[in-house]
Amino acid sequence: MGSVPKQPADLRIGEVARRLGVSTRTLRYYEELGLVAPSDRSPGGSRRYAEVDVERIVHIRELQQVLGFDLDQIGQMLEAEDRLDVLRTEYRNGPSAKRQAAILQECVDLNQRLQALVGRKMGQLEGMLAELKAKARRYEEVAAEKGLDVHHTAVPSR
Amino acid sequence: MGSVPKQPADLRIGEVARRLGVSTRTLRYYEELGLVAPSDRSPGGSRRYAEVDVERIVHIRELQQVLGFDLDQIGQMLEAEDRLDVLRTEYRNGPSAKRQAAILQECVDLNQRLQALVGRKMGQLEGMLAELKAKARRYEEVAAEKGLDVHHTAVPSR
DNA sequence: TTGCTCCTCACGTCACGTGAGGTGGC
DNA sequence: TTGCTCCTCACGTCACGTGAGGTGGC
Repeated sequence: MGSVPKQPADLRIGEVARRLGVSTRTLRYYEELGLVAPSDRSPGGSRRYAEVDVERIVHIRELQQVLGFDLDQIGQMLEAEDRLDVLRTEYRNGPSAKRQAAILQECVDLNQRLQALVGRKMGQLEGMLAELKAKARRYEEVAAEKGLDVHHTAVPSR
Repeated sequence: MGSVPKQPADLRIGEVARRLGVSTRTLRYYEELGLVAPSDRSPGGSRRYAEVDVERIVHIRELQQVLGFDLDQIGQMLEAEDRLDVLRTEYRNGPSAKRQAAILQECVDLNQRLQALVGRKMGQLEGMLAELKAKARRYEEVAAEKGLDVHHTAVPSR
């Protein structure tokens, strides 16, 4: 009762790496830094990842690649989120209400900072897109002026 | 006649670094790699940047930080764009029409790849924003459930 | 002249890449 | 048993950070 159904931890490191487009070295490095460890190990010592582990790695990658945080900052974010997860499930013997509020506040603040950052990044991308389209128009002009014709491959909308 | 009005190159490296939020080391490193050199030097040997140089650095930073290219790839992109700039201004003794078309085609292709990449990145950011908002709602729930109240600072829209 | 900024090495660091040499598991 | 994948060092690399020691310019 109250126990979460355990996911099987049967994914090997190479499989996870391929799925996420990262190297096995990267996954071992994240583990070395304490960011994600596989949920299990085989008797022989090789890593066995569960889906939750994979999701955590995806999360790390998003924070790193899309938002540009370094691994130290990401570690701190994960810690805050982990503390909240503990808080959410731990009803008896939990921390004091004051401590709970502090943890929750930390997560809310983090969430708001991230939302603001994502908003700024989107603005930057919109600016770049506008620039690129302006350049594309200028390329057309040069082509017309020189009497050259260039081949336009369809630009995929996503 | 036909000469572009020369911009003054009077910005010192520290000033440029402060304006762009990079280190002077970064600017010297980009120069070492051949990505941007200051338009001029003082008699004593210290770097003097012009506005065009600053714009080029901004461009490099966007490609690197927003789109995630490494400096080698960025160097290749800048080369393609530089060749087009030469093509655009060089009317006599210019390359053959065939060569011109090839250069222009290269730039058009690059532009289209970049537009596609920006589109994908924007999609990723939208996904992250949706996730963050979902999380924020769950934080609200936990707060309500635990009878805690958290402080919401206004999230700046940009 | 004083103080700040600039200069060039050059070693350190972060986030991995890339083998070396050996053991594990369907 | 064979082949592929995994393991742990450990050195290399990219994009800078960070002084060391010295010269430049309003």
